[in-house]
Amino acid sequence: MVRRRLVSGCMGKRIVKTSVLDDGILDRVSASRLAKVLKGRRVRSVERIGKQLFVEMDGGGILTIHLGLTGDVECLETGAKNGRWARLSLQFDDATELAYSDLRKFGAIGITDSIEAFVADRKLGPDALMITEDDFVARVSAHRKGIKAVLLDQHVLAGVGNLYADEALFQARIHPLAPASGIQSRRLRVLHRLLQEALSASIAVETDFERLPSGYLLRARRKGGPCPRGNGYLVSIVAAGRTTILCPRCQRSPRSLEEKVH
DNA sequence: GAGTATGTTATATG
DNA sequence: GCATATAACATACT
Repeated sequence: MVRRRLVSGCMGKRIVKTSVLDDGILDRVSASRLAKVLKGRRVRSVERIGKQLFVEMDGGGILTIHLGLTGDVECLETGAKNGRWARLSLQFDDATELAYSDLRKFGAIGITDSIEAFVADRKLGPDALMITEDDFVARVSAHRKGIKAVLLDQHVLAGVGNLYADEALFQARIHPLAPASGIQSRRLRVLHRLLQEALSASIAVETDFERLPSGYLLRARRKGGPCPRGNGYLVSIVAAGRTTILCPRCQRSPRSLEEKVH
C-alpha cells in the first residue's frame, strides 16, 4: 500500500533537495552523503520486499526505507505541515515532497547500490506474498521453535508482522507456540494460503481493520475480545517475545506443550 | 509512575 | 557455530 502511494506520488520526479530533520533514522549513511547521492536524481521505480521499500533512481543509487513500528511516508505539497514527527523530506522539482515521519524512530533509511546486495547483506527471506507453497513449507518446517516465532523471522520469510502472524494462525487454527517442524505439511499449506489472504486483505483495506470481513481476528484483537467464530473469548500470551492474541478454543495447544505444563 | 505498543538486532544462554 | 530467548532501542499514551 505504501509502495503504491510512493509510485503515484514520486515516480519520475527529480529530487532537488534532501532535508534530514533527525539523523536518528539514518542507517549506515550520513545526512550529507544521502543528500549527495540523491541530488538531481529521478525516481525510476519503487520496489518492496517484505517490510523493506526500495526507491530506485535513474542513474543508480537506491533509497532504502523501512517504516519500523511507527514510520510513515506521504507525498505532500512542499512545505505542507507534516507534524511533529517529521524526520526526512525529499523535495522534488514539481513543488511536492516525500515526507517521512516516525514517532518512535525505529525506522531506517539508507542507501544501497543494489537490491540483491542489500537483501543478501540483511539475509532477508522471500517476500511473504511471493513465496511459493512448497518453499514456504520447506523453510518453515526447518525450524523447531514456535510457529509464530518462525513466521516473524524475516530471514525465513519477509513481511509478516506481529498482527498478521496472529491473524493467520487464528485462521488456520494453529497454536502460536506449536513447534513449526511438528506441524503437518498439509496444515502448513493451508497456513500459507491463509497468510497470503490476510496480508492481501489488509492491503486491500489500507490496514483499516474495521473494513475487514467479520471473520477476521484483527477486528477484535484484544485480550477478552470476542472470538470471531463465536468460540468464547480471546486471551493474551507472550510468544516470540511479543504480545500474542489467540482463541484458546479454536487454537488448541499441541500435546507437546500440554506436557510442559504438567 | 507503571505498563504497553504494529520491528529489528545485539547479546545472552544452553 | 547453531537455535532460541531476551533486552534494548525512543516516545507517546492509557
